[in-house]
Amino acid sequence: MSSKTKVYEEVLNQIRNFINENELSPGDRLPSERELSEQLNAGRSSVREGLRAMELLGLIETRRGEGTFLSSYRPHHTVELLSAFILQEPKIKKDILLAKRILEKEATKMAFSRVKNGGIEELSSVLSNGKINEKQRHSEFFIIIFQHAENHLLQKIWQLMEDFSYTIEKNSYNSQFYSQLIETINAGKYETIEGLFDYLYN
Amino acid sequence: MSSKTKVYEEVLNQIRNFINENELSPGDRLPSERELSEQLNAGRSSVREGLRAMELLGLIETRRGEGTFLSSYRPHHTVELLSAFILQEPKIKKDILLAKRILEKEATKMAFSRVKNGGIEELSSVLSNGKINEKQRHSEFFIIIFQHAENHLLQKIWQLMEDFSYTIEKNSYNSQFYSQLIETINAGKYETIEGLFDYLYN
DNA sequence: GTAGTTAAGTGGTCAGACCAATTTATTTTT
DNA sequence: AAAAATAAATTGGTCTGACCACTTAACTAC
Repeated sequence: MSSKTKVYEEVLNQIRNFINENELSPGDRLPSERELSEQLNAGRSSVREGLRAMELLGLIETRRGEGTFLSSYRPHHTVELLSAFILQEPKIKKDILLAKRILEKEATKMAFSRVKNGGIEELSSVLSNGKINEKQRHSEFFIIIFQHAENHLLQKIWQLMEDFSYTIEKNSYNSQFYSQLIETINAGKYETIEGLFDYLYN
Repeated sequence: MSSKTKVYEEVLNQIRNFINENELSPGDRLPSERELSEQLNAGRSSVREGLRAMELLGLIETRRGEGTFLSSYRPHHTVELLSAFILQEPKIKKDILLAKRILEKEATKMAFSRVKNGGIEELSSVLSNGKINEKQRHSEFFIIIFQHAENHLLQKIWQLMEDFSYTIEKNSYNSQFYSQLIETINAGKYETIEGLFDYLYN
């Protein structure tokens, strides 16, 4: 039959289809491993290989005695593992950091016209929060930005890269950057955003 | 002992340690599944659960009859996999198209200073190629752009979205767009790129 | 009705058995 | 001696069956 594709990969596809067709959302239960094994004509061990991979990615959550559940995606599990392997590749690091910056810049521009008054205060409060460190401040700052940008896809991709760079790099950003960015948004100077990212960021 | 951590997670840690201690680099071979099983005091199926997760992440590569090999990490593996799940959310089509445009714009700006003389001709020849349709022309055009931009990660993400939008949407672009973009690059007008994408694209 | 017990279901793990592909060692042929 | 053909060993791929640990639900005893 389908000679090349491994069973566990096919299992992943089938599970995805199952999720799709039954319109499962985070929190819903998947069929048990034994059920899947039977329905997909695969050994339980192969099913588990697929499930374990999904679990490592944070796509599902398993509870012994209860079952396997869809979970909303959290990259953190993946990230710590990956970062340990990824460290030796300088080119990738630069790629990620650059891609991240681009996403942050464009998200800011998208958020620009949609930031309500409350948004500015939200951003400001992050900057003045003394309890969190530099990295956390950066994350929280742009999480707010992305929320206003209203593009879930970009946010997901950014989140992935953010988590990577979080453990990899000692990101020291120019401290003026954030406040100036807020000011720029508040003052309605759209054209200034581009320059801010090019010259002040990092 | 009574650890809650699952065996396959411990396997992942051990393998990582093994890689570090022996200073393995991409291409090197890992011990066989049976060896690992014995050395780590774990069942072979548990070892495989760990290995399969790593494989799915693109950290290793397995060849039947030969063994398991370290591979250089390719983030697009992860992005590809996740996208299959992420892309099922509503409103996602518009998000994809916008994200794609952003990537294309930034790639163009990155490529700007790196385009050699040959590059311009390459791009032009794509436009004058009568054998391909509009969609293909768009793809090939930006593949060249991304090659000059020299950021593999961004290119992979873009490719992914391009593939999706290819089947989903009937992207009709402004025909002037491409030729004007080439002219802008050729004339060295960096600042014009941004505007081109905002006003002429689509 | 409540508390305690039991049974069924589920994930977690292991051991053993084949299969399929590849490499290595051995034998045969030239 | 060199090359080719063959056999054996190794390795990943997969399935089955067996336990264990834990949770839930049904049942029983009070």
